[in-house]
Amino acid sequence: MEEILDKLRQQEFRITPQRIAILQALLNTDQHPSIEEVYRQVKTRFPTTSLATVYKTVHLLKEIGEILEIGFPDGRSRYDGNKPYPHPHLICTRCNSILDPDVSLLDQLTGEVAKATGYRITSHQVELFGICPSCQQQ
Amino acid sequence: MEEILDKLRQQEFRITPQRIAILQALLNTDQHPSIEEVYRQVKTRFPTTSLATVYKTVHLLKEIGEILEIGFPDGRSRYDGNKPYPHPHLICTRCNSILDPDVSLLDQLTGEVAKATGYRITSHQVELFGICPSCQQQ
DNA sequence: TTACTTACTAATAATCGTTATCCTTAAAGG
DNA sequence: CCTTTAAGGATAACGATTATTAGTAAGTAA
Repeated sequence: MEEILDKLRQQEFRITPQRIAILQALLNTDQHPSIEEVYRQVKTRFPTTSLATVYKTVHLLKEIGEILEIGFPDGRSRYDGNKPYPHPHLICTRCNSILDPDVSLLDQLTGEVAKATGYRITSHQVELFGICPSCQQQ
Repeated sequence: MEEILDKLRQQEFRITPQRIAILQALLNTDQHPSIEEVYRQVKTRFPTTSLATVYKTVHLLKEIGEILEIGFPDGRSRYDGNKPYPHPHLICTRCNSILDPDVSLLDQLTGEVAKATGYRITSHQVELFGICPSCQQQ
């Protein structure tokens, strides 16, 4: 948290209560909140906060590489402030919960593709969909 | 092509010139066209075609499982009528070309995750981003 | 062929998530 | 404090998609 604030200061961005609140909403959860969810959370402490501010701040945090944007099938993006680098997600299509599984084979997989195609692979988006154990029981 | 038309007939959907043209636009290419690209192509033969018709038909074809929707980072979806099942894509971030690489490790990867988490994995979306050999030279 | 039923098309309005605009407010540095 | 200027709030605008509606044509049976 403090590191991110320093990074903002270094690049001459201002530290505002709204930005701190948005950052907290993104950092103090292991969920992957949407813009709307961040907005609702921030509004509990700053009721006059504008949705536009949330959009602008989240975009800024993404620009400086401190949060990761996750493209969701339903169109609206979700965000991860705790692991701001590309990593696989496991999404339950019933309850919409998101898990960050360990995937040891991923590096081998990208290596395999790079070798076969000659591409220089710079990033990835790996989303696995399924039913979580809890939803399977119901 | 004829199989897909039969499938439509069986489910009591009607075969119209517009639907045939949209299907052709999706099948007669190894690219992964967007709605807009399908629309432009269809309009060359049926100039009065409505964009809404393209949306509805593409959605219908997706519903019956005959084309695959690819969620793109920029928001707009692209479609694949030749491999209508989930498969990895390799996307050049410079020229936006899309390749369908062979990824032998994918089944192992999903198996690894299923075993570790208890999820029943039903689908996936694996997009690798990089620079293609041709763009690397420039 | 003809007529009938009803799904489909075209045109356009409406919606949704996101971005831009513009004026006001307040963070940062002297 | 005081000044400068980035940031916030409210809302209009935007682009992609979806819904609406009235007219048209695909399928089917006489």
